[in-house]
Amino acid sequence: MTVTLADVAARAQVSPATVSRVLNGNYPVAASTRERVLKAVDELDYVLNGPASALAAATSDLVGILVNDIADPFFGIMASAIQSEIGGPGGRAGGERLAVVCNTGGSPDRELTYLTLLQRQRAAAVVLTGGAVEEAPHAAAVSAKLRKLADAGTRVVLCGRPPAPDTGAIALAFDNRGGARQLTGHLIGLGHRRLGYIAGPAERTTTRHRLEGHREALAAAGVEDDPRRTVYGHYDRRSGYEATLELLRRDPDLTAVVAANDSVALGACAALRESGLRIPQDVSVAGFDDLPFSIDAVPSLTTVRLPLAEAGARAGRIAMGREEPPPGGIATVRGELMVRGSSGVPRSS
Amino acid sequence: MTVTLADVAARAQVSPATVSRVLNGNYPVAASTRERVLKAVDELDYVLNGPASALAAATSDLVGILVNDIADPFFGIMASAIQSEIGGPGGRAGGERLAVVCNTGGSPDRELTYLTLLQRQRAAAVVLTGGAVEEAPHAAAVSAKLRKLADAGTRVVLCGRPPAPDTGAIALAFDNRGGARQLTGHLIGLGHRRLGYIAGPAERTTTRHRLEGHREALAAAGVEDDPRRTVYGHYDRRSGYEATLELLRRDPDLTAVVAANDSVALGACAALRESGLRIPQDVSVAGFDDLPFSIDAVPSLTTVRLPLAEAGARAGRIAMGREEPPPGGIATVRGELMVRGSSGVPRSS
DNA sequence: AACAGTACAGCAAGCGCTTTCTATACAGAG
DNA sequence: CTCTGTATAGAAAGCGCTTGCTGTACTGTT
Repeated sequence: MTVTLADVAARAQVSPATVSRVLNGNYPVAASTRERVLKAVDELDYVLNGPASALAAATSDLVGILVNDIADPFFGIMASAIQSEIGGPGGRAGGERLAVVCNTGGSPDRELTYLTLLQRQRAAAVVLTGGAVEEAPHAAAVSAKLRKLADAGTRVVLCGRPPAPDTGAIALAFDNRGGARQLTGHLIGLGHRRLGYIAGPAERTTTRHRLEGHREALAAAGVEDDPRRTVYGHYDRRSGYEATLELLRRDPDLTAVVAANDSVALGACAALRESGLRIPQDVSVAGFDDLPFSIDAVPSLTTVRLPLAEAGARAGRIAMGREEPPPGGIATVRGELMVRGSSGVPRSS
Repeated sequence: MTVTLADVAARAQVSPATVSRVLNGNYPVAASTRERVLKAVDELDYVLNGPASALAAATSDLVGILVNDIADPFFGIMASAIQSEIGGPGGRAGGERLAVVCNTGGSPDRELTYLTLLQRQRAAAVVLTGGAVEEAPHAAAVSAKLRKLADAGTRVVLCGRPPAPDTGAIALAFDNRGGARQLTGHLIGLGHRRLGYIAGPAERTTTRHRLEGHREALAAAGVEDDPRRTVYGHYDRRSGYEATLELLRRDPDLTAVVAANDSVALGACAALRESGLRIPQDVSVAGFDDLPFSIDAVPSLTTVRLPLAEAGARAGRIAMGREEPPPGGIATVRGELMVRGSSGVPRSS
């Protein structure tokens, strides 16, 4: 039924070993022989059996990419960039590798399960994107898993995620804290003193770092940090909408809303508009990430641009061993403050 | 170094066969034995070798998902929905399968290459999303590939893509033509007679169908279809921006711009605004797809909502054999016209 | 008490490929 | 003309798992 290496060998009048060598191109084969083999491959429409190769060679051409939510462009952009570098068809590399994108939904359990599945597939590399969950038992379990993967020869890269010490994983961390500091600093510089903050889920590193940066900026300017001005939610539009309503309820005189990310900021904008508040005349809004749609918001969103595609591409290259890992295995990727129409001076109070 | 089935067997004092059976749970094993095996597995931290299983059992737990661009939410949403149904961790199904997401970038060559790669991995199923390329040689090559995959037992599902006759592939096609007809019909009903159309790449089925629907609506209303009012581009914001400028150049009195999709529409909005035109007072704008950000545009976008998540989920279930394929292997998924703020009556001319 | 039936467990033969080691052939060196 | 070196091809031993078939020990029947 299915044609195997042996069939090709028979047709080309050579041994299976030779066919294998022609296909893998890592052993001298006479040009005439190679041609004969290739012809047979073509005629029989032969397709290598991946699992068999992987078993025999003890390697696989699968690369795992873990994301929280592939429907979110934040992850989509990184995944796309990683993919383009791991040398799938059209990629730079010779070897063609397949990207296994795993949607963890932010659940630590699923993250772990996917890691095991990838380990089972003997993945060549694994890239973890997005913030980590900061619950001790899970962090430890993930670290142990990463360590094991690394020991088994799988290259592990963290993209936009803080370093995991002693795991052998390379980390490309986003400077969330610094970005947030700049962003809130910008608002304070404009004159804002009553800023609401919409944070992400409490247990995420990303959430904590951005919030810390925000608070650092407040502290640096001597602005009181009323805990009632911070609301936790999720990284989605809906959260932004609801949290903004809540913030407004708590303090109707808010002059600015700083959101955990751009989607949240968009939700905030919607809530403000529906409350009859103008942006930025009545309330300024700021996001984070600078996703493509942020510039199309009206007014366009002041935010912190994270070089998602660049970081993803770099992570991909490192995962493929095509780029030197940063010294110490850790690099910080900075964001850039993008001042746009959604932030302005506060209304005179 | 790496622990194998045999190691586990030795430690549990059973044969490798028994360990395999415990792990696969498809053969009666005494409870006490099972427990002993599981304990050994745990103690040795054993992880099954995927390629070896796949080879021996001649099946794999990989599912391929082909998308044009995973960074685009249009595909991200479908991919996410498919994924959630193919029974990865947390999914409904027992077997845990990995989704291989392949970014074709819209290139037929890469599509073909990826299909071969998936065939090589003996993927359990393959879901192709997005419009197909309509170039005869490629369409034939893809069809042949799909046929071969299906013959080899891989379930093939087309999601948001027209049927591929005689390939054994199940198709869930979007009613792009009907949606476009409704959309343009809505604009005509509002009184528009000078509508610009920004199409996608000419060779895509999606592009053609949407354009045909648009023209059908024009014809039905007896509105002249000036070919100069159609500009081709890509499915991205930038294309929308440039095409709109071009349309305006060709006919400054345009009262409406119909875009190939929402991203294009956003670009169109930006171009109109920069040209000093108000939406919808001066020019109405319409998109397609109803991606999440469309509602946050100002004014929010009139568009055709495509049930991306639902279609993806269904495709996923069919791919897993968990849902009956539609009769004839073909189903049409309709869109829903969403009338929002970006469309209004034309300025009196 | 002998027999069929049932429930487990093990043996061993692959699954289709890679790769080490070995064999052969010929070219040039001495 | 023999000897060594180089280039290329083949033989065969696995890689780690699954599964059909073959036991073996019971349980329950008549």
